[in-house]
Amino acid sequence: MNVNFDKLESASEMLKAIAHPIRIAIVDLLEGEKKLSVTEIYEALKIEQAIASHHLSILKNKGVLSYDRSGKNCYYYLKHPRLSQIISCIDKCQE
Amino acid sequence: MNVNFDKLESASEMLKAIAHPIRIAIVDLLEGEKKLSVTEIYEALKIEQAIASHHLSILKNKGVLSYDRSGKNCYYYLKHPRLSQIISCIDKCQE
DNA sequence: TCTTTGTATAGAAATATATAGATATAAAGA
DNA sequence: TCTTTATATCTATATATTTCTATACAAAGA
Repeated sequence: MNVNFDKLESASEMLKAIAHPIRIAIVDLLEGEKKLSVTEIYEALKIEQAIASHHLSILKNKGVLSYDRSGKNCYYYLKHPRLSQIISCIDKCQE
Repeated sequence: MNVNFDKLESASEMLKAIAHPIRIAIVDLLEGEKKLSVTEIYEALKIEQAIASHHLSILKNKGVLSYDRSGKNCYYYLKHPRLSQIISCIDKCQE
């Protein structure tokens, strides 16, 4: 990486967004260009709807996720599909 | 990833350790199996010695780095060299 | 318009993390 | 042992994040 402060700052913002158990699980769930609604996500992870929405908005604001609205539903997906590499990489490093 | 709470928890601990501008810069500096002393690191990054030591100890405690002591010097290195993939991945995702 | 379903946000309390300055420890050489 | 150099830790304060509960908003159908 070609270091400069702004770049480090925005890279760390994005990594921090992912670095939470629930948000790692969300990114993992969306691997392979999947698009899932908020309901599908909170049911899959067995968490409260408000908690899911809250973490989804963090991931969206930090550039990790995007979403499409379709009627009442919001379908979230990885903005950069390669981000799931981070999950598998960190997974391989857990001894 | 095969989700379970403990695994998510320790993955997020490790990611959180990396998710800080100075700590990203340290991981980036140690790319390619390099081993650098605390002095080489704080001079390269132009930060205070105490700050460098503090962040190095976070990275060490969370399993990101290891070190070898040689006389007065401590040489730090990536415990899992593949972790530098995270830096290049996050770098590619900065639009 | 009223109701239902899906999603987002606000406020408060608890917890975690960051930063800075001062100081401590450890090894080596005079 | 005293000094120097390299590294680690402590304390205090500031700031950010997480979680919970309640509530608000948005779209669709009756």
